[in-house]
Amino acid sequence: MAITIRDIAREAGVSRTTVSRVLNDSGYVKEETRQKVEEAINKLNYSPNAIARSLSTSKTNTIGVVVPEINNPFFGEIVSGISQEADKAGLNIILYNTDNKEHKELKALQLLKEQRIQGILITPSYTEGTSNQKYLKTIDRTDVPVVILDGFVKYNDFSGVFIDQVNGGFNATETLIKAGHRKIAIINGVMETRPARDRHSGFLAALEKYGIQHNEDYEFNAHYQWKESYEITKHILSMENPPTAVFVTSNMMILGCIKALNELGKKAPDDLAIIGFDNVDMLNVIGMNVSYVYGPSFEMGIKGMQMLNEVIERRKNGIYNNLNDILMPQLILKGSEK
Amino acid sequence: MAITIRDIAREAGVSRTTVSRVLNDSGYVKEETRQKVEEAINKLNYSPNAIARSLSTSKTNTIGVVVPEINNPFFGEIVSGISQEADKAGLNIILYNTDNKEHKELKALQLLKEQRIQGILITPSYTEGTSNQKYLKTIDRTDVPVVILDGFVKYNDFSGVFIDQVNGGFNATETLIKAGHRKIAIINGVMETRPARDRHSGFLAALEKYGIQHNEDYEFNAHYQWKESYEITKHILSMENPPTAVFVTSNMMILGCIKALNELGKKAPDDLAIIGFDNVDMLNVIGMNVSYVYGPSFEMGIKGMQMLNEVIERRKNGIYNNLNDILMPQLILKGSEK
DNA sequence: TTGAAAGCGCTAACAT
DNA sequence: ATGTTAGCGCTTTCAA
Repeated sequence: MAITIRDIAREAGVSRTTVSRVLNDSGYVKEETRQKVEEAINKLNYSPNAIARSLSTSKTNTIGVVVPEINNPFFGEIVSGISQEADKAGLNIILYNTDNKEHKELKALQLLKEQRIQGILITPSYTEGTSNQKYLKTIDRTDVPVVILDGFVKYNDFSGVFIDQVNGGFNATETLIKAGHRKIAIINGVMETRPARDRHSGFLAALEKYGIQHNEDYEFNAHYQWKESYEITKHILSMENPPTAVFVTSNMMILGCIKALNELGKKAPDDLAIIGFDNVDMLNVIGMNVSYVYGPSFEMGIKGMQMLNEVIERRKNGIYNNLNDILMPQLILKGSEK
Repeated sequence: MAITIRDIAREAGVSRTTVSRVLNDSGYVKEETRQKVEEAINKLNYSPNAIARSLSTSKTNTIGVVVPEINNPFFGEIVSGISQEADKAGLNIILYNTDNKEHKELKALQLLKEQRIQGILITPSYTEGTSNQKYLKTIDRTDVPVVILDGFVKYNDFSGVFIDQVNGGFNATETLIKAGHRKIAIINGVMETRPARDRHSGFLAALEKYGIQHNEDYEFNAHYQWKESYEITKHILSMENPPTAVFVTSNMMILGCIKALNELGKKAPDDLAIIGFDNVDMLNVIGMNVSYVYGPSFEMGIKGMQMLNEVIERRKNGIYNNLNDILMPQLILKGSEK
């Protein structure tokens, strides 16, 4: 690629300015001249240099996207949503996958800053410490706008799209209660993470609303691994005074729960009613009929990209307020909650 | 961001060249001067402009990645592998998600060309016509090297990493045969796609090797939907002379197959032995124990990125041969194939 | 309706 | 060991 606007100008017998004009549909240019230029462009198979254009205009038409695990469909959906909207807005995406590593996230932010992108959409890794968050805040203040997309931690003091985990926990639990259950267990993630705490709050709130005393023996925590909840479920089924229903707060843990039921020849909801969190649609396809609440990830990507555009627009007008959008998880009922 | 190399130069009392030198660790620079410059950089919180650098050096340190559906974990794994290697090589990724739309793919390629990226990694959409392929070839020849990562169609005349679908089909089938089956059905994708044909070839080759006559009644095709294979499986189970085993060539279709078995109160492998294609590990977690062969997508991403680097290197030396790597699918046996 | 010229921020000979 | 100068390819006043 050595062909530049100069070559086109020469070929068409006009100035570089004129070529630039037809390239960008800006300013006046005689139809005849335009034709000549376009011919030259086709003849020489010219494609404008976006880098040079960016340098000249100080606009990259590019945004940065940072996610912890692109191979996890949850984030895949998010990126898919972002991509769809970015397309419409004529924006390119520079993607960084951080593997949940804090140092990779930091590196990504630094590189993004150097690329002079127009904005950043980030789903912070749940392992992230406060230092990255501070750096992110600096970037947001002094360089480019940041929008948080957050399945995990709710960031204050940033623009962002979040999922109402409390609401999810509440609805899941209320569903079990309305189905007649009063002895309800929860298999939750580790309480160090915000969503685990939030879902737990929702769980408690539902119990309270219906005047149900929470039984501490019915409360379990695990690290989102199926094996843990597999053991927990086996334990539950062997309790003297077992719960009749359980709220399982992640897709992998639902699997372990079902494995345990299967192995013991038990069935949901008869032996134990179940409601999960996250998308476990695969199970429903094969007829397992597991109910769940899930956070709309694709929608989060879409909303996030739209929000970023809005933030960019507002800043042009000197408005620096943060925008926030909270999405409600959706309840998908298949029968296992009865 | 208005701070440039100029400001640093002024602040440190040196020339821009010197600043550039410390920035890039190139050329000689007295320790004392370096200190001064670095202080200025920190003081002014300067971050170099990658765009300007790219324009000056004609190197973007960026590659383009084009996939059909980033929300599908198969492609997520690929991108994850690419990302890991790109990181090591200090390359950024511009990502385009084409939604399996031909026009989006074309657009992506054009934009990528304008971005002056160093190379392209693409998993062509299976809906793609020949026109995009031609354009891709042009790009590969005249602009930037292209490496194909291919779950679907094998492109000739390009560098690429492919999965040996024939081998996958053969091994799956041979496994069933070795387990004692002679009446073997296949639920395959549509034969218009290359992988369906390839898997079919492997299937036939295995039958032939063991002297088994292929029964045309045992051959089925569908559009990779679970519902279709659900119906097909029900049909199979009601045949007068039913097969004792079935090779199901995609993850979604395996689900339909199992749903049918479940509903009819049948079990694999006793009522019907099964072997699948693609990763269906979720089923195994809940104790369904479904065997399958699958193409190593993460590895494909890694190998692809490495290959692209190699191609780039070779071209610098005027070598334009295509590189090829064919990955063998892996056999995961869980019991359903017996 | 068109062109000349300056400049975006950086790097890379070439001097010194 | 450091600085001067000339670009990289494009856009954008300003003039004509």
